[in-house]
Order: sequence, then C-alpha cells, then structure tokens
Amino acid sequence: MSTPAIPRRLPRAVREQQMLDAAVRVFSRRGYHAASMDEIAEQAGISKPMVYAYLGAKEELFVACLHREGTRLMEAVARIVEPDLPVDEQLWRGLRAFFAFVGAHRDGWSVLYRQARGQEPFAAEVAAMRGRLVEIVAGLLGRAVEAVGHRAARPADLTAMAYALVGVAESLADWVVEHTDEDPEVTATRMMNFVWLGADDLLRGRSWRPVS
Amino acid sequence: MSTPAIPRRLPRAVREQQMLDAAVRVFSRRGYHAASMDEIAEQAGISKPMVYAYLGAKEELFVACLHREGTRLMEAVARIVEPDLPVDEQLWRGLRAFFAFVGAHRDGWSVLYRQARGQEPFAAEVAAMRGRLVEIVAGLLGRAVEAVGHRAARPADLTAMAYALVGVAESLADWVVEHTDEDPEVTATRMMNFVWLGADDLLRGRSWRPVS
Amino acid sequence: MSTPAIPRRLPRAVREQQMLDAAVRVFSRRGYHAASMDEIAEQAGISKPMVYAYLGAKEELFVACLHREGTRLMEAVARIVEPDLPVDEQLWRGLRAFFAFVGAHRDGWSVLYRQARGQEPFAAEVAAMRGRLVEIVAGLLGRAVEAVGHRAARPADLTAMAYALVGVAESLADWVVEHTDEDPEVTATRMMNFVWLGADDLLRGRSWRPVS
Amino acid sequence: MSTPAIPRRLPRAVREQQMLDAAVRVFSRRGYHAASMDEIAEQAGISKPMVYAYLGAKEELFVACLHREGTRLMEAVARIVEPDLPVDEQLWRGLRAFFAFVGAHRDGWSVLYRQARGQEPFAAEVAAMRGRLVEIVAGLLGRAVEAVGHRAARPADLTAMAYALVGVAESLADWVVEHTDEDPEVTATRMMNFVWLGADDLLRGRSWRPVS
DNA sequence: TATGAATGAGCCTTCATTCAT
DNA sequence: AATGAATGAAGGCTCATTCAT
Repeated sequence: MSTPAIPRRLPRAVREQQMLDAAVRVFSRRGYHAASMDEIAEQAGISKPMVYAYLGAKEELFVACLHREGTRLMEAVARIVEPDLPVDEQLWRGLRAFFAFVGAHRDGWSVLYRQARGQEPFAAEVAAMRGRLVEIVAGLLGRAVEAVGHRAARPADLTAMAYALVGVAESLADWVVEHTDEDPEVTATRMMNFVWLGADDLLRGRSWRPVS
Repeated sequence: MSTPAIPRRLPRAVREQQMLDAAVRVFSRRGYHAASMDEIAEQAGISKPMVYAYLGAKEELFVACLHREGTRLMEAVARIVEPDLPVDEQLWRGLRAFFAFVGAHRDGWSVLYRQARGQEPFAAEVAAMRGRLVEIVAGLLGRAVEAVGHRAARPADLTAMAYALVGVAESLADWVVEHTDEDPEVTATRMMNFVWLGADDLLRGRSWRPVS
Repeated sequence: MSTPAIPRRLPRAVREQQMLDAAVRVFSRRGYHAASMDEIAEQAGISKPMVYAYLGAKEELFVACLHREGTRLMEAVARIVEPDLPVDEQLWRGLRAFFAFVGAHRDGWSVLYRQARGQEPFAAEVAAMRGRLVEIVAGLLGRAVEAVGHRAARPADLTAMAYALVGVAESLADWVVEHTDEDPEVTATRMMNFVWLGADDLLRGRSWRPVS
Repeated sequence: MSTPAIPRRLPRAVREQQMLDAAVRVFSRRGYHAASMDEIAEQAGISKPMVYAYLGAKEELFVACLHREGTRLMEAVARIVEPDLPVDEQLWRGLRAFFAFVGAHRDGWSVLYRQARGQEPFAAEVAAMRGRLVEIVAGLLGRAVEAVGHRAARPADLTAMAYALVGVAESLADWVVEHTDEDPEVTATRMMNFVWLGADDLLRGRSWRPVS
C-alpha cells in the first residue's frame, strides 16, 4: 500500500557498518584532516550526532576504520595460510589473498597504507602493525633457511629481507589498483617470480611456478 | 670586537631557503593539514607575512618543498650514474646514492613519500613522478634483458618488475630511517642481494657482490 | 510564575531575519569592507558560525541584504500604484510610498544607495536595478506624452528625463533622512512641485496640488 | 646616445601628482578599503615608503585625493560663473562646466560621489561639502525669487528645492559617464529644461533655451 | 632620495563537538 | 533513537605601516 519507505530505525550494528563504510570512503578520498565529519555523516545518510553517539569522535572513528580494514585484511590472508606447506607455497597463497583483498577493497587499503602511515597519532600504530607483519615474514624466512639446511642467518639480515618483501607487496598493490583488469593471481605470480628467483634469473627467462 | 650581531635583514634567497627548511621539517612531522603556517614561520625564525610574500600560500609552499626535495634526490642519484656500466652496477650505484640521500634528508623523504602521496591535490603529481621513475627502471631492465641475449620480455612484465624494485627501495628507505647506524652502502648491498639473486638463492647462503 | 526565559533555540526563519536585520544595520553604518562578520554576529545575538551556516559568506550575506531591502522597497511602491490613474497621480503615490519607506528603513536605504553603488562586485547589479527603474519611469513619461497628444519624444530624451527624476528622488531621500520630523507626504509634494512644474513656475509661487 | 632613461629622481611636486593620479584611479576602481597601498604605489611607479613619506597614511592620502578633486571641480565651476547674470543663465553656465568636468574626470568624480559618501570617516566631510553647495544653490534660488518680485519663500522650501536640483545634477552625471559621446553642453541643456520648465511643460513639447 | 625587508594585527572562514528537543 | 541548532577555537591569508640600508 505505502511505498516501501527507507527504514528510519535500524539496528545499531547495521548503522555502524554504514557509518564505517562512509567513513572509509571519505577518509580514503580526502585524507584524515580534509575529511569532514559533516561529509561522513551525509554519506552515511545520517545526522552528525548519531556518528558521535555510535562511534565517538573523529579520532576514534578513524581508528575504528583502521581496525576494521586491518582486521579484514589479516583475516583474508590468515584464512588460507596452512603452516605445514613449504614456505614459497605459503607466500604464494598469502599474496594471492592479499592482492585479491586490495583489489576488492581499494578504499580500505588506501586508508591503511596511504592515509594512516603519515598521520600522527596513527602512524605509530600502523608502524607497529607493519613491524609485526615484518617479523612474521622474517620468521617464515628463518624457517625456510632451516629447511634448506643452511647455517642460521643473522636476524637483522632476515628482517631486512622481510622489509624488502613487504615493500614489494605494497608497491605491487599500487599495480593492482592501477590495473583493474589483471587477475590478482597473476600479480601474485609476478611477485613470486621476482622475490623468489631474483632479477638476474628473471631477466634470463627463468620463472618460478606455483606447485598446484 | 663587538659580538657579531645576528643579522635581522637577510637577502631573499637566504630567507627562502630557511623557510623551505622549516617547512619541510614541519610538514614531515605534522602532515600537510596539521602543519600550521604559524609554526612554519616560527621555525623559520620569521613572521608569517614573509612566508606568504616569498613563497605564497600553503599549497604553493608545499609544492615548493616537493620540488626542492624531489630535485635534490634526483640530482643526488643522477650525479653518479654512468650509462656505460653493466645494469647491476648501475643499480648498485644508484641505490647507494638513494639510501645515502634518505639517511641524510629524512624529512625531505618523508614529505615526498609519506605526506604527499595520500594528499590531494599533490598525490597525482607524486604519482606521476613515481611513474616516470618506474619507466626509467623498466628501461634499465629492458637493456639488461638484451644484454643477456634473452628474447624481449613483454613491456608490462618489465614495468611490473620495476614496480617491485621501486617498492623494495621505498621499503628499505624505512629500514634506513630506523637504523641510523647502518652504512647506506650496506643497505644498498642488501637490496642488490635481494633483487638480483632472489630469496631462494639468498636463503641458500649465496650473495651478490659489487664489482668494484 | 517563572520569568519567560529568552529562547535560545529559534527556528531558522526567525534567526535569518535577525541576522539580516543586524547585517543591514552594520553594513549601513560601516560600509561593506569595514563591517566585520564578528560585529554582525554579535549584533544578531548569535555566534559567527550560524551566520555562515544560514546565509553564507560575507558576499552572499551582503547580496541577501540587498535583495531583501530592494524587494521590500519595490513592493512598498508597487502596492499602491494603480496603472489607470493619470501619470502625475501615479508619480505622487509612488513617491509618497518611496519616501515613507526611506524614512522607515534608513539603514536599508543606505545599504542600497550608499554602500552598494560604489562597491564591486555589487555596483553592477545595483546599476542594473537602477537602470530598470529608470526605464519604468521613462515608460511612464512616454505614456504621459501620448496623453497630452504631443508628438512622440525621442527615447533618449525620455530616459534622460527619467534619470533626472530618479536623481531628485534619491537626493530628497537624503532630505528625508536628515529631517525626521517632516511627513513623507510633504516631501512627496515638494518633489511633485519641483518636477512637475519646474523651478521657474515654482519660484513664481505656483504649486502643484494632489488631486485627492 | 643612451636610451632616454626614465628619470629616477623627480621633484617632489611632480611625484606627488603622480601618486595622487594613481590613488584616484585605484580608489575609484576598488573603493577605499579594497584599494591597497601596494597597488597604488605600483600604479604610481614608485615604492611604498615614498607614498608614506610624501602623502602620509592611507586616510590622509584619501583625503588628499578628495581635496584635489573637490578643489578642481569647484574651480572649474567657479571660473565661469558671473554673479551679475540672470539666475537661469548662471545655472546653465555652472552645469555646463560641471558636466564637462565629470566627463573629463570620471575617476575623480567617482571618488567624490561614489566612494567617499558612504565611507566613514569621510562621509561627514563630503556631506558638509554637499551641504555648502546646497546652500549656495538655495541662495541663488532665493535671489531668483526676489528677482520675480514674489514674496520671500520659506528657507526650508528653498533648501529642499536646492536638494532636488543637486540631485538632478548628480544623477545626470551618471548619464554623462554612461554616454561618452554626448556633448556636456547637451546634457546641461537637458537639465535646464527639466528643472526650469518642469515635466509638465516638457512633456507638452516646450523647452528652455539658453540665451546666448 | 629611495627601497627591499619585515611585522603586528585583524578578518574571513571552517571544523569538531555538543545541547535541547 | 534521532536531529536541527548552536558554538569555541583555530587556521589561512592580507594589509597598513615602518625600519635599516
């Protein structure tokens, strides 16, 4: 009888997700400071006091965005890692999931990687997250060293190598963002080729192949 | 005989450099929006109107910072590249210069890499700069392919590889910033090992050595 | 029983009128540039951000003042004109309304006539308004010419005459402002005497009389 | 031999006139507040401290403009008035001079009539000037009344009439500014027709003719 | 005489945040 | 639950004015 009215009263959980969606979108487009609470509220189709009531002040709101996107990313990757596989296989699976996530959640990635990294007081926390990730990767590499029976490398060397690896992934995330048509799996393969074989082999036409 | 009075009146060129120094410092610490013209002027030891008189509004000032730091970086690298050397040698020299620059100009690097990349309307220009750099590196890799006599790789593959390479450098720049004590030459060697040999070789204990 | 508290929260329409009242007052006293948004807000008994929220930036606010006062003036005059009356009768009625309005809305008149006329970018619009008024008066005079059966005057002559007429009204508006005690009807009669009979007749003691 | 260098050192009197020329031009275009001392100095082809040294602060400079232009106008009119002529003849001569002046010195007229009238603290002085002019005209009219032998009119009536007369002149000054091609003498005749004969006669095709 | 260098002060504007309904 | 109304605070920018050379 009546037109299907847009529901005015929604459960809190739903409203919160709407707000976070809007916030992530606006923060990613404008950056933390240039984003205004007005625009976020408007994009969420809700009034400003509601944003404050549900998610707190701007800083808390931004942190909530970081947490949601960071958690989603971590979970997407963690979901397919299987600790018993060989290291390169694990890396390859993780990267596939990572690039797929970035391709599907550009705004979220942008907030994490572009906006939060340079903006106090969030930079420190993002740096800490990244540091933990680097150590995980370094641990993975350490196990690989053991697997090939080589004498234990110095921790600093492994950490530096992990930095390099993470840097490649971040940079190829830009590649993914700019090449919408490329399958994330292809990008993951590109990366495996590069980091596993190295430029010298690569330039000679060799290539790494996934096992499966 | 009299104490050399601090000169209150300085020529324009000198003041401009003081202002840019201050601006780079403040922008790097606070980010574009959180940086206030007041603080920049104060750090420069001068009043705000002088900043506007010499370097224009905030946006122009930021662009001036980007240009100065970008140019300095490019020149530092360009100064020691010699096109006739083998590709890996060229890479190694360029990286040495790059990491040395980053270690010596952390604020400048931070402005370029951290602050400008996510902040409209500067992101586009920085992305363009980075794009040009990527193409230069891709060209370098192309010549390396020819040098080893391998069939020409597809351009997209080379570009993706260049993305990866640039990503490693950017990420190890963070390493440099966080490890003040490490000689940039060591960091450059780390990177050459990683990108030239690849993780597989590296983990087996092999390593790349500079020629000289 | 309790004192009727001054309402702090008022509907938008009410606040807007309060703001316009204050703005007209301040603009008329100080002029466009010397008027500060701070003073306007203070006079309106409200904080500055509300002014911006409801009426926009200074320029828009000034335009809103011009429009409100201009419209009020036009309506006050239009309300009593009756197109079927003889021309001098119409003029007389219009002038009565005009001088009454000026006497009752000095600030509004001042903003329109004193402040806006010399101030870019408003001068052009005020000039356009005045131009339309002049053409209306010229049209009126044209009909008067026909009524007395005289050959059609050249348009330029009628327009120049209308300029003169409008100038008299504007100048006598000053007279009204400076002679608070004089009934606007008297001023209107003065003007009719002057413009209808001319100085020569006037000086000889003749005078024009309203019909009614 | 050498290119005729622009003279750098000029006598004070010359420089002052250059500055006043520039100031009148800028004040007339921008209005008192929007005019900047920078622009005035630039237009005068001289540095700002010189303006301050010669003509003082902005307010004094504006007053100097008012005085120069006001004096020029008064002198232009006074030069051709001859007290022994009939009143209409005197009026006609004065108006010819007035409209000629306005046509030749638009900026000066604009500063006097447009800018200064609404701008404190100059408005009062301009109003006083105008008041003196009105009384002169009223005096003239008074003598005309005596000349025709009519009983003395009340002073207020004469003053109001003088207001009207002055208003016509001011309004037709706009006409002159907008109709560059019309000979000021023609405009003066238009005005005499209007104020001397009145609209009624005028509309019937009568017209006032200069004696000479 | 003439000017580049320099600044105190003030104004417009916006934003995060809260209150009263 | 939900929002229109309201503001303290701060930042960008400009200008009249002066000093030191």
